[in-house]
Amino acid sequence: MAPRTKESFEKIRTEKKALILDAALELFASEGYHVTSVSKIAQAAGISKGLIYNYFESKEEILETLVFTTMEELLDMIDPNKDGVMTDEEFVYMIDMNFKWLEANSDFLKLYFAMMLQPTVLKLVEVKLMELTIPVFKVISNYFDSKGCENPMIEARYLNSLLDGININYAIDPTSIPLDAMKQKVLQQYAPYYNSI
Amino acid sequence: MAPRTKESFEKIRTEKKALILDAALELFASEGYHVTSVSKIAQAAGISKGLIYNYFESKEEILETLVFTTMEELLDMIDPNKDGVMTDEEFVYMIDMNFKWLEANSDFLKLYFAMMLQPTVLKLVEVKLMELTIPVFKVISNYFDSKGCENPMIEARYLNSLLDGININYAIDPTSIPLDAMKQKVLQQYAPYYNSI
Amino acid sequence: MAPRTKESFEKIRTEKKALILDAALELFASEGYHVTSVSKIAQAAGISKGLIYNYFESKEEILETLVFTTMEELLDMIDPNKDGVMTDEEFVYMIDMNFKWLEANSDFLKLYFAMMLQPTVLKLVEVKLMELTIPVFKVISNYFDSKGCENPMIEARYLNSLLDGININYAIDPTSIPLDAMKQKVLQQYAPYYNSI
Amino acid sequence: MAPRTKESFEKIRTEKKALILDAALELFASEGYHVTSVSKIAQAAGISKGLIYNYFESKEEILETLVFTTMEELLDMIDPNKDGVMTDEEFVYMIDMNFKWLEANSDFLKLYFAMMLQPTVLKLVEVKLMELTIPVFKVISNYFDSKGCENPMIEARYLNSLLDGININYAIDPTSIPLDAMKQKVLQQYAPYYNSI
DNA sequence: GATGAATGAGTCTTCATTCAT
DNA sequence: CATGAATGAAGACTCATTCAT
Repeated sequence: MAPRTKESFEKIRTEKKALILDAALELFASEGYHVTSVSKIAQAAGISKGLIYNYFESKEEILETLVFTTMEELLDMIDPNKDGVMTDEEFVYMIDMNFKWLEANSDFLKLYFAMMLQPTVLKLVEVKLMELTIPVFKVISNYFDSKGCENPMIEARYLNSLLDGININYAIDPTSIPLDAMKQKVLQQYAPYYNSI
Repeated sequence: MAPRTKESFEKIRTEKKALILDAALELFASEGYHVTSVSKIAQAAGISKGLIYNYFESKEEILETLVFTTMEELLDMIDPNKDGVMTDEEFVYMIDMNFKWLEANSDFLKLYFAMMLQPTVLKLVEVKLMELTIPVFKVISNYFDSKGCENPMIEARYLNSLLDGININYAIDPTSIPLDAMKQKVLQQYAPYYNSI
Repeated sequence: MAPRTKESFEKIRTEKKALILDAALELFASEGYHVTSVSKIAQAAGISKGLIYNYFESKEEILETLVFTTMEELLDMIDPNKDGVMTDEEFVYMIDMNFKWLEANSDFLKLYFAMMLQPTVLKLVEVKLMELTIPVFKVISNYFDSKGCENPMIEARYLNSLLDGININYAIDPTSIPLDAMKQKVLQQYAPYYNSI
Repeated sequence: MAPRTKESFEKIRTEKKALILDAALELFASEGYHVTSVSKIAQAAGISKGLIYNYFESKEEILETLVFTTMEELLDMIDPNKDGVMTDEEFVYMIDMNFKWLEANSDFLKLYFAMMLQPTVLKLVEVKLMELTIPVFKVISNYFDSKGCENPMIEARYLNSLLDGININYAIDPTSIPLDAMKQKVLQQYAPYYNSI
């Protein structure tokens, strides 16, 4: 019989890789990275343990792939046109997106915060995450600056903390916190800025 | 490392037990619960591995003791006289204490958030923590209610999220966030309440 | 690497089979049989892993084929006309050939000695090798006997050990031992025999 | 009860370590390093798998310990007073010892040659072995030099090869080669040197 | 109380081999 | 013929826990 085509193999790889990543994210988020064994991931993905290593070098590579892929996707949201400048619309959009994204990706957020809290475990991941985060603060801080805010970096940190706090509480227990009400309060609190004082 | 001294758990009569708890907290916070082996704790505490099991049933019991002991200490801070009522002074004191405590106990906070994020791992701990937390929200919510706030529970959640966000960012990287400036901003944001609108 | 070219196993009809054997020999010799994975062989041979199993039943069969093919080739050298009798010319020729062959096949020698040293691993191979070796000793021993040597079998073992010693040292590190000088010394040591005392 | 004394623990460690090394040497020699699993070593030593790691960092460390310990012991034999000079008595003694040692340590020799043949596998070990070997050649070469030998290094290599050849054949199959006869032949061959030509 | 040797279940990872295409 | 995805058994190593002393 004719061997499978290159594309056929490629398709299998892409699909199976996604399968593994999905299973891994759910398990990492709910049970924790260290408690999740590769066997469990394989089982959840409905494949054999060995096959995992056909797609990833190691358990850690699964984690890295998971984190970096999602982070980049996430950063696109903050500064869509990547010009380092944030308009009023983009500011409101960012807050809006934070809440939209939160609902769809609470699994990822759990994993993200868990990782940030234990840097020793995953040094490499942490460093790269820091690098990805810095420009975000820049953009937001620039925005506050342009609005005449006295201490824009502090304001950016404050907003970031507020959102992180809401996010983490939602990640911990989605039923504990009413997202819509929270969003309204955040928008209202920052209205003076985007309504151009 | 946090300025928690070797006398932290002095209320725990046995000196050895305090030694173990101190060592465990530092390691759990910096490396993570699962990555920290009992041997490492013993080594850090300057005792033998076997001795740990004279004082604790298991590694998990160390964690539980750590968490519950500290949580109770913490809750005392929120509502000192346990009357379920919060005065303006107590409200400002609570915010003040949050920051004071944060500086001294970032190790514990790391551990606390890490645990809350992965409930499956430590079901028992989580349930008890929830129980401890509920009354706090009640007290704060009551306070906002007494001030004529329309949706006091939402306001309590919002404040809690804000503080959690600051706390977690500080726990992750103490250099990234200026505590004093943050405290000023929080107090200023809630001034309308405790200055009796 | 040894100067064995890709055409080494040309007597093996299938070209692919020769490709596999060449790759396997080089890898087995340099890395060791157990450390060499079938994937690595396939990669070195420029074919797919699965295809190897079209030509060989197992990894072990590759090794066996490698060894037996080469050993037979080698034995032809010792007693070319297979009459069990060795002339003075054939004796000198044998020593000469040992050195010639050594230079071209140090890869094989590494593998050969490695296998002889760990009989349990490859019982089957060992037995067959022994069978192949015995007649060689006979022929050489007969030669010494015909020269009036008192203890011809001892003499044969001695010569064999000497050559093995040179061979193995060359196989281990070709730069460590000057083959020409060694050959001269061997020939000189045995000159009394072939110069008919 | 009083805890065991320091000496008591020390004794246990020494004994158990020797137990493991003995079991490992026998298995490494007969089956090969890679084929010998840590479980098998533990089983042969009559202890649990895990305990092995209480005494050695890794399987490789067992091998290294085995090799270096024995090699140093061995080198003492060559140049007992470590003055780099070899007398006639020491020369004869060295040959004598080679054969004595051979009988008692054929297991080690198997392992030694097997390792030398596959340098890639155990780079570290190989390098150190080379270092240990060089001075030996120096001493022997000096000896031949002092005897007026034209090319002492060649002579040293030749003798070394001869002994290696005998050793390896004995290691492969002790019944195949009569040690006494071999020793007599070696001594006789080199008699002109130590009988002061 | 105190020590650390000892256990064994569990973890990540590798690899010979099979098989659908 | 050829390919490489897929499997599963096996291997090195870790670690919570037990226990003799």
